[in-house]
Parts: sequence; C-alpha cells; structure tokens
Amino acid sequence: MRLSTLFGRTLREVPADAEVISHQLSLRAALIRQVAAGIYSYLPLGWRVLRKIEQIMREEMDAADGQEMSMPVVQPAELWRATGRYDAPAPGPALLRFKDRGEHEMVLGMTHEEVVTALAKLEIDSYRQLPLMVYQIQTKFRDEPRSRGGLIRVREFIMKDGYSFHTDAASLDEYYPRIYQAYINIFKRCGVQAIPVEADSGIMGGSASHEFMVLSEMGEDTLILCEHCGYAVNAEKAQFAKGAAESSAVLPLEKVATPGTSSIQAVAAYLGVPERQTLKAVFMSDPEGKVVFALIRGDLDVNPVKLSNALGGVELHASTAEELKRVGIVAGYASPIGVKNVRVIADDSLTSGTNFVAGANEAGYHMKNVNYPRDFTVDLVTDIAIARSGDPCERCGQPLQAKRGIEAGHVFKLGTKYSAKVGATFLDKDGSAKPLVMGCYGIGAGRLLACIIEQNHDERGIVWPRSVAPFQVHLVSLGTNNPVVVEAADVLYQKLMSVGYEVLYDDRQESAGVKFNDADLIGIPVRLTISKRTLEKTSVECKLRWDDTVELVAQSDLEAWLVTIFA
RNA sequence: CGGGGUGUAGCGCAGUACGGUAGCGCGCAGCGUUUGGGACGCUGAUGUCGGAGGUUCAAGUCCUCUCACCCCGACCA
Repeated sequence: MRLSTLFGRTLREVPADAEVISHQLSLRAALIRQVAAGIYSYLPLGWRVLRKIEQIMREEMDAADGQEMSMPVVQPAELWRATGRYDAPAPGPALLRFKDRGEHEMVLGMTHEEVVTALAKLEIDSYRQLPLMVYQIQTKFRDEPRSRGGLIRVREFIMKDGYSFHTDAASLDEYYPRIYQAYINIFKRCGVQAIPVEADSGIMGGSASHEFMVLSEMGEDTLILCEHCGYAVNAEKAQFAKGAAESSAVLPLEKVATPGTSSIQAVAAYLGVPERQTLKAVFMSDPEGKVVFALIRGDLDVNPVKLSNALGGVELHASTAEELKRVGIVAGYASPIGVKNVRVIADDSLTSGTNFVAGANEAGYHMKNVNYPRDFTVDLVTDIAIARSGDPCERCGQPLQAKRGIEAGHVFKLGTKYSAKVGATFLDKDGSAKPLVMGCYGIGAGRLLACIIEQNHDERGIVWPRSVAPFQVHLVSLGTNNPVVVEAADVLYQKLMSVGYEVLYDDRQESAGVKFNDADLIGIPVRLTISKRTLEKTSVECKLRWDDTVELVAQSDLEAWLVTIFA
C-alpha cells in the first residue's frame, strides 16, 4: 500500500473529544473515525488490524472444534419474547427496537442466544450430534445509555461470539476449559495481558462465568486479586473474610441520644465503639419504587450486585427521600427494629457478635445492645458485602488487592436457561427429550483492539505487536525528488511484496521528520529507510518500532534479516 | 435520566464581558527552493459561526427553544 493513496490521514493534533490514550491514538493513526456517539467507521488501517484480530480468534475457535457461521443483526421481536428478554427490565432499553414496513416488531441483536438457540432447535435432534460449538464474528448493537473512551465502550461493535451445545452439564464442564484456554491463547497472541476472573453472570444467567480482564486504569470494572493464593474475581462477586464482631453477654436494649450522628463514622466516634460494633442500613428501591432495606455491619459496605442477585436479579437504584418517607424510614437513623413495609436483607456479618449499635428510627437517637435475632427479624440473611482493597482473602487470609480492568472477554455456562424457554431439545440415549445444555463465549473485537493499544504504545504512538500490525513493514523513502532513490524504493517495495510481506510504502513528497513521525504514530513493527545515504552503501536502514537503535543492513542480506524478525 | 462542559474552515483554537465587513496556527491547492526527525518563500481556496425562532438599522456576540458531542454519575452481556 502506498501511503500517498491511503484512505485516511494521520492527525498531528489530538482531537479534543478524545481523552483515553487508545482513543487518541486510534484517531491520530487513522484507524477509526466517529460517526455518532459510540458508533465508528474503521478506516483501512484500523480494519486491517481488526481483521488480524479476527483471524487469531478464528484460528483459536477452530482449534477448539468451533464451526464458523453467521447470524443476522436484525431479528424478530418474537424470538426475544420467547426467552422473556423482550419485556424484562434488563436489557430493557439497551435492546433497540423498531418496526419494519410490514409493522413487524424487530430488534437489533445485542447478542445471539435467541437466534442460535432457535437454530439449534431446528438442527439438533439427537445426542449423537453433540457436543458442538458454533461461532461467528458479527456486529452487535447495544443502545448503551452512555458510550465512552473511543472503542472501549461503544454501541455498535463487532464481537466474536460462540455457543456450545451439550447433552449434560458434565459435557459442558469438560468443554468449558478448552474455550477458557483458547481465550488465554487469543489474548496472548494479540499481545495483551488479560487476567481471567470469576464473574457475575448478570442478565445472561447461568451457573458459572469468567471474565478476561485487561488491567487498565481506564477500566470500568474492579477486580479483586489475591497475590498469595491466586484468587481472582470481579468485585461484584468477590468474597472475603469478614471476621467477627465482639461477643459478650447480651445486654438489654437501650435507647441513647446521639445528636448529629447520621453516619456510621460519627455514631461510632460519639459512642466510643468500633465501627464493626454498629449496624449500617442501606436503602435501595426497585423500578416500582418498592424499598429494600439492606442491613450490614458498620465497617462493611453493601455490594449492589450481590443485593440484586439476592432478590432474584431485580434492578435497583438508591432509594429517593420520597420513597423512604413513604415507608416511614428516617434516613441516617434507620433501624431494623420494628421496621415495616419493606423487605429486609441482612448481610451474614451480623449473625456473629453481640450488642450492636443501630438506629432508633428517630432523628438524633440510636439503640445500643441490639442483638439478632432477639430484637429484629429479617427476610433473608446472605452475603451482600463488597470486597475492598486490603480485606482478607476468604481462602488464605492474605490481604486482597483491588485493581481496575477492562472486560475484554466473557465466557458463561448458560445451562438450559435459553434452550428450555425456546424448546430446543434433543433425544438422549434413553429416548427422552431433554433441553440442550449451553455455554456461550464472547470477545469484543474493537474493544480488544483498544486494549492492545492501551498496553502497546509509547509517547510517540502505537507499538503494534507483530501479530496484529496492519502491515509488517513500513518502507520510508527519503528524497523523493531524487529519481535514483525513488527507483530503488519502488524496486524494494515490489520485491518485499513479491516475497509475501505486507508493506506500507511512504512514497509521499514529505520531509523526513513528517515521515518518521507518522511511522512512529502508526506503529508498524519494522521500519525500513531508503535514501541517498543508504544507497551509497547499497544497504537499507532497519529499525524496530520498540527499539531505539537503527541498523544498516546490506540489501543482499535484507530478506534474511526480515526472516529473523518475523520468525 | 441527573450534574458539568463544548459546538466558529479538514484539525487545534481566538473572537462572545461592551452587537458594527469572520480571524490565527496546522492542514489543503499552485509555483519555486529544500530532503535524515513534524522545512522555507510567494500565491490561493475553503465557513449557512450546530439548527430554528426572536430583539435590533445591524447578531458569531443579546433572548427563547432545539440538536449534537464530550466528561462525571446512574446504567452496562
């Protein structure tokens, strides 16, 4: 490809809208251009990278016995009604809906469980056909409330999504690690370090799932890691050792005046007790405004995802003052004692320890010596606490670390959630019809591209890993007014291509500075320079993008030199 | 959906307090000189100042409405 005719130009200045480094570089290096919020075009350079990423995913999926196929982006609403997701609160408005000219309700696919399960119902009859895995590399559309960070969080994106079908859970359990390993291979081959963590399965449902997280301050997820024992988990799901509050002889309930102490910190200090001897009340409401009272030991915080899961996955928001008033709760002094009209979900941290301080449901007053279950009852006791940096690991007791990460891939054991609803069954050996047991596996291609840049750049630009670089060789000719140089560069360009290299040839009439800066920005692994100077020595100047040194290589040795780089 | 911000040439920005002929840098086109880290000179083109109303002799600037985009939060397979 001659740079003089490449569609898409590099930008010298950072576009004002881009804050994230991968966003800035993908715009400046002419990989992508924005069309609307969270919707991008890929320019030729970006598309070449994306295709390389896709090819790596394809090879790893094929190696895991996957069969590539393609399913539509536009899907009938009835498929989504069948699984209940059309009307469910989640995904809700993220599922873009519209009508075609025949007034049929349609959606833009945000994932393909519905379509693939319907296909499986059609095509799979017998256990003899199982297990199998199909995958596609296809556009998804999710009408996110807010896109951000360039390609990191978008509305329209290309995803590699795979679906496996099994006779039973044991078969899925056996297959799942192969995909897990394939994912590790994919990220490694793409030059990104991704950490697999245990994850919450969210609206996808299912029994187990893992996310592949790329460490980045930009990340929207928090991971909890234990360096000591290797426990790695999304904070949404992380468990930790909570320890126990003090236990002593149970004392009689006592109401005390605690003016101006609407926070745990304040009331603990006022009464001279540790925070872990207090009970904290947190209120969240469902979409209908019904208040949930979450009760947890004062030194811990509520994890909204765990709380939501404890309630069967309902959507929750922080309760408004109005919602609290309606059920007679005094914010800041709320008490589990005598509370009515709300569901009380308690963290298991309050089942050990005695004589806690809790609110009196009256401004300016708390209760001392509150004991469960003597003084109050709850609807459910479970783990609803969020793990924080420094909390002890539940498995080994060592301190946990919290880090930010970008979710680059996600694998789920779905079980029969979709197949049962769609009626996708097969006949087992014993002649009985059983729902297919499913797994699903996704990686966002564009997000992965952004992650690659996040982890592979320097102050001058992108430093592509060889595996995904848009071209292998960036050929720079200096002195385009010198016919001898032009001729030599043209010959080298043709020769490199004839032996199979992907070459970006900077044949523009630009100064050396412009050409070198663009080469650094675009980040192709090998830079070859041809000039009057190199020709005098019948050599080519060679430089690797990740290395500062340049090397003169005799023209006759160039091919051998390149072989060592791409070996 | 709440809070904050920005829309002026392809990109980055000034001009808006106080209304009076729309500017700068880069980029782009032509000519010439340059050619190893974002060269130089000369000449030139490009704007419905996001949009619609309004006030005024006169609006990029004032008023009203509206749209788009960015950031924080809510949300998120």
